[in-house]
Amino acid sequence: MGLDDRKLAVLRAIVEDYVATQEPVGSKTLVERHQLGVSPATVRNDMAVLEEEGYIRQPHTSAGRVPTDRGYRLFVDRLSRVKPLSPAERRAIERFLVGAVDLDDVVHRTVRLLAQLTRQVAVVQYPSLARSSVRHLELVPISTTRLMLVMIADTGRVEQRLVELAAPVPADDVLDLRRLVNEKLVGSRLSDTPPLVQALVDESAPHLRGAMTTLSTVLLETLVERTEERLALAGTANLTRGGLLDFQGSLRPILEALEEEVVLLKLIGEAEPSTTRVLIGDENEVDNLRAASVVSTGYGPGTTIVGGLGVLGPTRMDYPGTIATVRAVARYVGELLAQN
Amino acid sequence: MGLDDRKLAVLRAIVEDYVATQEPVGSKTLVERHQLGVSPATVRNDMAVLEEEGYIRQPHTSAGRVPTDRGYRLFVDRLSRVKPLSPAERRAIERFLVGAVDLDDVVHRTVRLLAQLTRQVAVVQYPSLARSSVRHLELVPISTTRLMLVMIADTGRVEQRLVELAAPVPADDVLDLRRLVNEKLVGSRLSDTPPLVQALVDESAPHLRGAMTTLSTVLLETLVERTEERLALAGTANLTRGGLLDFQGSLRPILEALEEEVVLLKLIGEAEPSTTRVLIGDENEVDNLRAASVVSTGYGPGTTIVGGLGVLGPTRMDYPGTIATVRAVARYVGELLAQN
DNA sequence: ACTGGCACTCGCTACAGTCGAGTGCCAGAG
DNA sequence: CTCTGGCACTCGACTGTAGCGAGTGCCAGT
Repeated sequence: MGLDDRKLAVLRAIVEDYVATQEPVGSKTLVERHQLGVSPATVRNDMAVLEEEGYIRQPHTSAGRVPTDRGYRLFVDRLSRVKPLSPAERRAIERFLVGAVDLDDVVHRTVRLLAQLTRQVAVVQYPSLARSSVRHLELVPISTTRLMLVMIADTGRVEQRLVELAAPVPADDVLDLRRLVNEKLVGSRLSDTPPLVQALVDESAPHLRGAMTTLSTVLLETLVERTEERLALAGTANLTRGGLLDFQGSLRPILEALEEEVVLLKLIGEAEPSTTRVLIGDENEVDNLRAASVVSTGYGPGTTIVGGLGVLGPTRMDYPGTIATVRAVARYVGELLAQN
Repeated sequence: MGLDDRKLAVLRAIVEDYVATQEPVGSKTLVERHQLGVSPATVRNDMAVLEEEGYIRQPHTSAGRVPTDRGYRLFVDRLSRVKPLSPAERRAIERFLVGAVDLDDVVHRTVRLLAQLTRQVAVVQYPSLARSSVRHLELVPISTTRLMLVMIADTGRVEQRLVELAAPVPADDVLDLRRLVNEKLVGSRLSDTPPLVQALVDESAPHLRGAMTTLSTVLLETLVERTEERLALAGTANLTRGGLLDFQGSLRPILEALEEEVVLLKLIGEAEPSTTRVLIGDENEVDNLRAASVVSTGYGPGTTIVGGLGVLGPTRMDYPGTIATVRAVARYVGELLAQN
């Protein structure tokens, strides 16, 4: 029941043709377009086997074949050749990313770039707080009982949070608090901070104890528990590409899923180092995205991963090209971050 | 050629019916559903006049009537009665907005709330920098030649920017710089800062002059020129409501327009105090949004306006309800901001 | 000024017929 | 055993026709 080389070649041809033309592909057109060296009838037999094995299917009895999710999977795993980026794309990437002034700027440029290059919906996760470490903490007095806590992470992310104090705290004490939290926390990974924060409270002088306790609560909430991961999105208009044929006619579920940040983070954020993950149709746990595929990877300075990025499109997508682009963009962004 | 009361009543009935049913409305159904006190034939005559005047039109010869943009305009201006919010809506608003912890949080909650209540696409502009004043400026040394400039505005917005110095600056000097910019700039409107920033450079001690010059450039860029207005978006999935009938079958242009922040800011951000602006279809200058309507208003603590918010939907929308909701949400957000 | 009546328009649906791409199968050749 | 050419068959897409019905415009009458 194994698939010989020719059957695999047929599957590859079907996937490539279908992705290109968006139409079910028949045996005759297939032999015309690719040099398979055999007759349509032979191809038909191969197709029958491929269909039996669940790699392709017929939309209707008298129509051509269309790859199934399983077919795409096989294609991605074993049949697709890596498509090198065109020089034009390389140039586009570089041009797009130089001149970024700011982490926000980097993320926005990246997501737009990805959307533009892949002509799909792009998602970029901001560098994860959990994977960052503290570069600096700042306490800015807003009023006598209010402080603005600003945290700057080594990834360039800046988070702020209002701290509502129970009692007024004199300016000098604020300076002390500031010095203390910085001494203790700077340089440590955010995920490692909870014990440190606790120690801070325990060790602080009595007159600071109250303020420090409130502060520590906010610190823990902001930096650890509600470690709110942010992300940027672009290219939703690309969903309408290919008419309404993709996504079985309704963008509804897709758009809904795209608004659920949690869902997206799950898709994009679970990246393993240097792996590109491809989720095809059904493999996706999210019901709303059963008709979509996601190509994602991690990025970060050097070999560490601080966040994920990727694209989402119809299962009928150009996997080799998309994978290449996603990887390339992730690499460039990593380099950019490393420069900071 | 004036429209007497009955003709206006007919127009109102047409708009209300069409908005509710989404189908062209004919003379017979109209008299059945509304108590107009006249026969269908009479209504037909009135309709003919309304059509001649451009308030309604027939999709095809033998179909019912549909309001034109002009018809909606008249309806909004003169015919619609303000629809009071339901208690449920009131409660939803309050429940949604309490517990916001952060400006980001407020904006996100607001935009989701608006999308949910109006069942349309919601847009909320972050408090405009140009309309804010400086509450505090912070300089955080990142390396010997790099500073992170953090600005906190009175609206709660926090902006940061990397400052790349030409030469290393000792820690003491950073403190001096920090003190100087705060003394000079805190409390002033961002739009008024340019001369102040210039003065800062002129007045600074020689050994600070170089650093201050670079700093001032970044300040001007960040706070004035590239006064990057941000916004939040939600409810794009609502565009698919009403099948593909709205927006003449293609979401493409709408989605494209929604990705152009500049475009949205133009729509939402030009709010006059306490006015609710309604742009219907063609009245919109953006080509991509010719099939859409926008209801927007300004918000801010007290009577000042610091930003805009609104919703975007098909021209066939429930204007009275939408207007009421948009207004109510804006008012609540204003109150929330005033508490800070 | 309003109404009832009437002829007319035209989109929608259903139905029948044709076309053609594509299939499965089979017998024969290599 | 594998491949090929041939052939009958299927079935969706498209076309044309016909009937239906909602809705209109107009006109004559009250």
